[in-house]
Amino acid sequence: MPNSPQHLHDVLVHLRRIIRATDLQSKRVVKACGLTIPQIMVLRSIEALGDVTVRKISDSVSLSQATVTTILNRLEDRKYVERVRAQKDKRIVNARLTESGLEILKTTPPLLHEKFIDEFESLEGWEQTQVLSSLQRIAMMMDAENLDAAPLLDINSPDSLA
Amino acid sequence: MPNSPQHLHDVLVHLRRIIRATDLQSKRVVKACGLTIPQIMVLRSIEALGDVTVRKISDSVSLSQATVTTILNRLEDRKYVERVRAQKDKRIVNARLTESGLEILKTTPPLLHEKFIDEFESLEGWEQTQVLSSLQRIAMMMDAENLDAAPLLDINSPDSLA
DNA sequence: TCAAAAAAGTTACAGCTCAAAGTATATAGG
DNA sequence: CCTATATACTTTGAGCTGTAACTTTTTTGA
Repeated sequence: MPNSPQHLHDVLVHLRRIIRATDLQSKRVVKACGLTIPQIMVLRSIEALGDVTVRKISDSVSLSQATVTTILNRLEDRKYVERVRAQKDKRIVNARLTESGLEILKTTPPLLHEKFIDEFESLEGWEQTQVLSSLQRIAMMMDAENLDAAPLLDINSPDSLA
Repeated sequence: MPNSPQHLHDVLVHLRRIIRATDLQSKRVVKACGLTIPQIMVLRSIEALGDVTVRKISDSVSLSQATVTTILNRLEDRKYVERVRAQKDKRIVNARLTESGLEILKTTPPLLHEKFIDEFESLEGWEQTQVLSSLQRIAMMMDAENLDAAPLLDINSPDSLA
């Protein structure tokens, strides 16, 4: 007999801790290289996908279009990114890395901290797999509500951010 | 041979999705009852702990003291919470639920959406346990960096939020 | 052809989040 | 007693985040 209410409560508690830890890691990364994790993810996404629309970045990093716009604003202010309007369809804006953008990207540390990486790598293969699949399961269950509204995402879209 | 780099990347991707889903759920909850998830967590924490200091709330909900202060500001503006300065030690501020605070708390929906709850409860007991322990593992590994700096937290502090 | 609908982005707004600096109070050591 | 340190909290400043409303451009259908 699973004690679901208690387990659900615990799920929430752990999720909150994870979210907080992610945030703290982002502050640490800022100190190291001057960029936040979301900024780095956007830059990497542009690097991986080449000249790319805001929509595609937004899908690839799992952030709303509006959020990506504000992140791009900051990156453009700092000259790490250029926006180029497409000739063909003038609604479309393509983001492109500048030289400095490419440079700064080389200085960025791993997005998960060293201790995490060490610990994770010290796990047995099957343990890594188990942790990963649990995480995936949670992610899918949490996304359920949203996927309904927007059913058919492009499953083949490249996912090569972090 | 575990493929750690790939696994690490996947961990990050899933974490981002989870964080986003949490955010979206918070917006959904706002529409339902006018309070965000962090606000509800703070209210519940006060309900559970009685008159309670900002520091204790902050520990119990895994948010910084500064964040709790801003959340309390909003809750106080809306008369859900009162701040009472301690007689003995005037540095200390105790938060207390008002009548309306207690009322509104009764109207708050579950903090994880229905589909999540259904799906989670439909898992076998051992699966729930596995998911939970993976989550706990991730949370602990991600926290490692922070626990170092502030080693001795009060392990016995009540955890009865969400 | 041309108005209506759709699509891509941006803006406005409100809340969350933290570190660091600031304020007020309490405690400890000389 | 009185200064130095520590504690409890608040303020400040900056970035992240999403929804809803908006602009511009394209597509669709009568």
